[in-house]
Formats: sequence, structure tokens, C-alpha cells
Amino acid sequence: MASSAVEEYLQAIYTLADENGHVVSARLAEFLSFSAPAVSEMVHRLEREGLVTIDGHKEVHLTKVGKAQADSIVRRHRLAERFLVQVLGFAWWKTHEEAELLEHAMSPEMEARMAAVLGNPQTCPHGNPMPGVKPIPTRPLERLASGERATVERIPDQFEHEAGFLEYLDTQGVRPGVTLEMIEQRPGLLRVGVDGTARSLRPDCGQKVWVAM
Amino acid sequence: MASSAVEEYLQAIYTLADENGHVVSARLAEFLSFSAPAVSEMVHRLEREGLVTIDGHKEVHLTKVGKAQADSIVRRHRLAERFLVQVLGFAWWKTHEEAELLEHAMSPEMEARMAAVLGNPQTCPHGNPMPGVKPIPTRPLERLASGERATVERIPDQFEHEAGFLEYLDTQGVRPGVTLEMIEQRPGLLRVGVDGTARSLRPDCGQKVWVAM
DNA sequence: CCGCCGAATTAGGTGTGCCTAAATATATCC
DNA sequence: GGATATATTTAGGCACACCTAATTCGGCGG
Repeated sequence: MASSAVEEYLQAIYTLADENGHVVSARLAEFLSFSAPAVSEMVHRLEREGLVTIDGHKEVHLTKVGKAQADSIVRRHRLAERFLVQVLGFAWWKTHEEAELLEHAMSPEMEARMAAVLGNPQTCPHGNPMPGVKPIPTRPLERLASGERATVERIPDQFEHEAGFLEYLDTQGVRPGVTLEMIEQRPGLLRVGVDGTARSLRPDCGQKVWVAM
Repeated sequence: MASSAVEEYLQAIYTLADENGHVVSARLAEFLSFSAPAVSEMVHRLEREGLVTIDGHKEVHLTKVGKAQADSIVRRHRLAERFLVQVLGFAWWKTHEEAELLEHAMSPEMEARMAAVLGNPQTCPHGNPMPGVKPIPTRPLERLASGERATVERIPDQFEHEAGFLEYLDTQGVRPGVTLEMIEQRPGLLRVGVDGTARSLRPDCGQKVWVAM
């Protein structure tokens, strides 16, 4: 029975490891918007409780037990998002904060029933796969060559955190499943074809929107 | 933005006032299984925050603001229970603990959407009306005269707390909507007809099961 | 090798919400 | 009115999870 604080940390470690690689507590502090000492203290607590190990480079790794608990909370988060969209009719870009609450209120039985009712979805509404599901190969949008087309597969979890980002994408017509065509790309500029219309996207979208390989 | 601790207290005050009458902090302490000092302290905090008043007999009353917040949390609890039964397929007697978690994770938008999806239900699965809904007139089962029949309308919220009570009722065939016939009643004995079968119920059911007036 | 930068830790502190033990109020009953 | 039971409060403490300010650690460039 991990507290929701512990669950938040495990989720953050999972997410950063999954999408970024090396996890040190300074990155966690940024991601979670907590002070460095608070994170340092909690990471040591997680180590004492056998949920993570800290290696010689102070990198944080989930143990087997920690990984299982992280998988669980991430799965609950993604299921909750699906539920909010499919059952309650929330907009796809508006689910993150709600799911952040819901995920801590889901018992194993509720999780199982919800998965069944939703038809055992393989991804969240932003395209992130349920833990254990083999992800579709993807690359950042910026890797598309000019003239090349590809389907939007995934907006990684870490960018959901950014206030207004998903809503911005929605207003630009950029949603999972939509096909984009790279028009022009240079530092500070990103022009893509969305649904037949040429659009300038915020340049950070090049890293934050992942398309099919 | 009340904490879930505050919400628990408001909910408890609402429930005890609704079903019992006078609320003093000793009753709250029993109901919530907290120590008397903890409850006393919190009740004074609620008073400072303008959510309750404490009268000359140390009775606790919700203020207008407190009542609105209590209505909200009770409503969320009952909606959550409905959701667990209607959408996720939980057994009617198994929803309380799950709902206890869920209720604190429901934003106003989620509450509104859930009510709509569920068809704006008027009661929880145990027959307790949503705040603001005029309750059907009811009386405790023990008020039935021998030979009289009546429909089970409600098992008040305060008895949901009792571990195993609702499940016990279910095993005896006693569920909201079922018609009971009083067979015999004396101290320590309660025999009723359920679905054509005579059954001896635990004597406390006389107070805890409420039937149509 | 020294200085510097970022990362981590130490030290001390806060608010919330619970606890026990003991003291004091309040109510009731004879 | 005084004893007894119930209710409340005081006093002191604790765990959790966060904070700021200041210090130390560790790697890297000059």
C-alpha cells in the first residue's frame, strides 16, 4: 500500500526512464516541481523500502518490486485517461489532471474491471502504451525528411505535464492518428501539412510529437 | 479545496445528522474510528474555517457553506457507488470502500459527466437519496406489524460502514426493492418472509433495514 | 592542480492529521 | 447535592511530505 506520494515518484521514475534514459534526482525534482532536498530524501526512502536502487553514478533504477508498482500506477493512469475519454466524454487533451487524481483511487479490482469495460486498450488517448505492451516504433517529428509523411503515434507522458500543450496541439489539428507531412524545418521554424493545410507549429513540437517509424 | 480528511468529517456530520439527529463529537469519533481529541481538534478547525457551528450543547451543525460542501461529497460518494454497480459491474454490497476512495478524486466536471452518463440517478444502490432529493418516506423494518408487507427502500449509509453487513443482507436475499413480510418479532428474534421463504434475520436488522412507509 | 558548476546532502523548520495519557467539564441518577 | 458516567479538552508526541538556506561532493576545463 504505497502512499500517493510514493506512487507519484515511482510514476515519474518510470516515465523519465522510459522516455529519456538516465534518471537522477535532479531530473525528478524538475519533473515533479519539488525541491532537490525533498526528492533526495524520498529517493533514499524508496531505496530503504526496496523500491529503487541508487548506483555509483547516483542514478535511480527501479527494483523488481518497484517496477511492478510503477507498472501498476502507470497502467492505472492510462486506463483512467481512456475511461475519461471513452466513457465520460472528456476531450482527449483534457484528461491528465483528472487522471492524476483518479489513478490513486483505483483498487486492483477496479483496475481490472475498468480494463475489461474499456476493451483492454493497448495505449492511453495520447498513444502511450500500457506497461508491458510492446510500443509501436516511433521517432520524434523532427526526424521526418521534407516531403515525408507519417502518422502521429504518441505524445509522451512527460509533455502532458506542460500546461496547455495538448490543447495547443488539438487547436492545430495535431492528434494521435492524424497524418502529418513535413514541409520545412530549420532552427526556430517547423512547417507541416496537417489534413491538407500547411501550418507552422511551435518548434518544440519537433521533439514532443512522436510519429510512426 | 477541502482536504480528504475535511471531506470525511463533513460527510460523517451529514450522515449522522441525516439519519440520527444530534451530532456531538463523541459520535463522530465512534463513527470515524478516530480518537476523541483528534475529532475535537478537527471540529474546532472546521468551526474556525466557517464550515460548522458548535452550539451551547456542543452539538455540531453544518453552516451554509459546510452544508454545500457536505452535499457535494455525499453526492459524489453515491454517484461513485452507482457508477461502480452500473458501469463496472460491482456487486451492490461491495461498493462502499471503493467509493470511499473514488469520491475524493472527482472534480466537479467529472461529477457532472458521471451523473449524466448514469442518467441522473436519484439514489445510491443502497437506496440513500442524493442530497437535495426528497427521500421516500421510510421506517425501520421493526415497525412492520406481523403479517404486514413492505418493500426494502434503504440501508442507511451509517450501516454500510459495518464490515460484512451488506454482504450478509445479500446472502439473506435482503436487497433494496425486495418485498419483505414480517412473520414474528420479539427481543432477540426477527423472522421475515423473503421471496416466499421464511428467514431468521440478525435482530439488529430491525433498525438497520428501512422499508417503505 | 585549482576553480567552478551542477548535483546531492545536511540542518532546521512547517502544516496536517493522527495518537495516548491525564485533567476537566457536563449530565444524570440516586 | 454529591457520586458517577460520559464528553471534551489540554499537553505532549509522532509520521509524512514538503520547504529554504547553507554545505559538501564530484567531475571537468583550463
